[in-house]
Amino acid sequence: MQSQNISDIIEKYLKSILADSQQIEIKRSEIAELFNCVPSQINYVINTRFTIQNGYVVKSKRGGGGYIRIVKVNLLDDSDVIDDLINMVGDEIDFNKAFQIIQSLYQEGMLTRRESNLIISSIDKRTLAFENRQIEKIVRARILISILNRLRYDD
Amino acid sequence: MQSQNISDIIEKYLKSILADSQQIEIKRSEIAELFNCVPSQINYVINTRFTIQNGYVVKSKRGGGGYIRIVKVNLLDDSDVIDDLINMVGDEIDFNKAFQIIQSLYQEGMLTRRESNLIISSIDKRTLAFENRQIEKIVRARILISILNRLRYDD
DNA sequence: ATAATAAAAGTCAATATTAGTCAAATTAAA
DNA sequence: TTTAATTTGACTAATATTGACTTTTATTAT
Repeated sequence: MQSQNISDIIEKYLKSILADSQQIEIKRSEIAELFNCVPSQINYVINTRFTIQNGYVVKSKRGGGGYIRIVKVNLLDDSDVIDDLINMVGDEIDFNKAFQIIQSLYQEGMLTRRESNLIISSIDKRTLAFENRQIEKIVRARILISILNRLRYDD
Repeated sequence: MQSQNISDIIEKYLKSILADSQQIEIKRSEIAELFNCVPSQINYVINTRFTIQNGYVVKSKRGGGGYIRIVKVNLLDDSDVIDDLINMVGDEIDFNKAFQIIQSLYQEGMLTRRESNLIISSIDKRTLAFENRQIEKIVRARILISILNRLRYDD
């Protein structure tokens, strides 16, 4: 039914392992072989699904005995998370990245599920679809930053 | 013996599946082929018959393994109140009016204080300050409507 | 030690695979 | 007859897949 594509399947596989352990270390070629795809597909999966916005840090090494290590990080370990998140947002941001940030805030318990959903609909592509494509991203960034700043106060 | 047109037939087909399950995930091209119509007809059916007012939320993804997912949601009792509020908002709205709407939602118990504050900061004048004063109001209206629509259902 | 070779992972652009938009043409309803 | 709804298809956008080429690191040979 869902996740027909290999990228989603690989993502799930990696995340299922990360559900148990804090980090995972893979050999790119082995995973590629396991899922019968080209090695660079693993990079694609990592670049689109294991970003820092999503709460993952990736480190790798080439050459003999090379590896890719994916580490789950806790954004709240840092005292000034909000500053970091605001920097991540920058002047403009696409929906996927923004979504990941909200998701992370939810997972960290800084937003309720309902709050997250409301925010997501306010920055949704359909909500912010304008003639000018760039305005969409700029507005989204503004909204997100404004909400992040709001989270500094009451709680 | 009504529902002669394809759109109605496709609508019925999808809804018959949704009678059993809470959601359905389709491949646009497959359904189009099944009913011998162009793919964009599926969009037409969805846009005219699977709206949030009717209790459906639609999510889709393009690219390999793409899909269209239609989810049946439980409309809350306040759903028709929301219709009125959306009409009030219209195509554009200034901050004061928007504020009043949020305030009344809070007073009605449809928003928590924190949710209200988050929404207010996202539609604040400073957040939406653009060169063009009218754009500000248009964007605010879009955000507000999107949030109102989200309030139609839970979870 | 140094150079050559092997063994990884990274990059990037071309291509493939979906779905979305929009407006013109057609058909049905009022 | 006017208006609204539907049908159609050309064009656009998003996402995924693939592979040739590059870079980094380790190992082996000289």
